[in-house]
Amino acid sequence: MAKSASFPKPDHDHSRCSASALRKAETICAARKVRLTDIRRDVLEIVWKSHVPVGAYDILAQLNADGGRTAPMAVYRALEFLMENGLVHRLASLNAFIGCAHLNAESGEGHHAAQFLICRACGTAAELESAPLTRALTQAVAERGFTIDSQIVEISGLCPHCAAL
Amino acid sequence: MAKSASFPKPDHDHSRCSASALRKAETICAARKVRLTDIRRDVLEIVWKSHVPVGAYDILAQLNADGGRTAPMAVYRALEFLMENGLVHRLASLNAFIGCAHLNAESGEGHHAAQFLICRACGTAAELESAPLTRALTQAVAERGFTIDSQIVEISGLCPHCAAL
DNA sequence: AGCTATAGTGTGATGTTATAACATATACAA
DNA sequence: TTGTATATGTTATAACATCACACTATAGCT
Repeated sequence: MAKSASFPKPDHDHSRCSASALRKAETICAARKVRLTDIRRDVLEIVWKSHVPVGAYDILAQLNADGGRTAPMAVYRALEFLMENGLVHRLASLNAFIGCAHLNAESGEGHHAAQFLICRACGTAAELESAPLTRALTQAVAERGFTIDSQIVEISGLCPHCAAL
Repeated sequence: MAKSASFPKPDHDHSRCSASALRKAETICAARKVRLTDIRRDVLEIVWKSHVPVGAYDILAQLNADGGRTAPMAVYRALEFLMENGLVHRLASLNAFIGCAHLNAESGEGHHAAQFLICRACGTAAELESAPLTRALTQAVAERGFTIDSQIVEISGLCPHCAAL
């Protein structure tokens, strides 16, 4: 079992996060028999350049930094694919996207419920996986006779590192 | 104490909801010494026409239904005012707005934390006020050394009435 | 009443995010 | 190789939101 990840440290070796995520993505796509094409991989790499959520048009600009002519549609299609396959999440409060931190090559599941902490100072977003929170949420909803399809939980504030400054 | 409101019934007498909300809004604005101007009241009325969240440009269209020339900016300004004063909420997952169901004329507070249930079938959104959920959330966040500014909780699914069909 | 500071609104342009619709290309299996 | 499903290219447009600056109304003061 992965223990609950702590908030990403400002000085961690991010190349490892990124490389690991890309590797797992390959594995997952192979297992699911879906194609991680060039454009999809490029978008995924850009998303994984940091733990700060990135907008679709930022991704687009990075793709086109060399003078390319990729259109918005291509980016949105790639993001849709990546979300379907649980490789990225969309943050509704920011209209931005972030790599999924809970990649699990074994599990056949695609997108999973996620909760996020978003630092207003450094912009970093961390995926939260709190069983008690999920339980409380599930229960509160069930009590009202409501059936869950999907959930959005996005908490904005100060991360431990920025708070310490 | 208000007990937890149930999901709005499809056949309830909505004119009462609406009228009550408008009355409370008057009271709250008077208490806070802020001005519920014509345009702000008009927007609030439109928002309260139902329990289905409404987009800014829908509001605009309704304002201009008689041939008016109100601009988007005016609507966004009114919505900003109404949100600051806790009279409406914004649903990030829908880019839409809904009247606040927890108006409390006594409390001097403005916007408060809210959680929403959104029915994918009828579109109705209900404000949830679950103490256990809030506790679980606060605790999960605190454990990670994160300080909350604001939170978004939006749960999409089927409401009891639509599920029964 | 007249003055003034502040709050509110009008207006036009523009920025940002996302999708529709249809054409073309590529991968893979039969 | 030929058919089919998947993926991408391309153009236009929809949907959501804000900036900047001018003008107006209101409340509080003298």
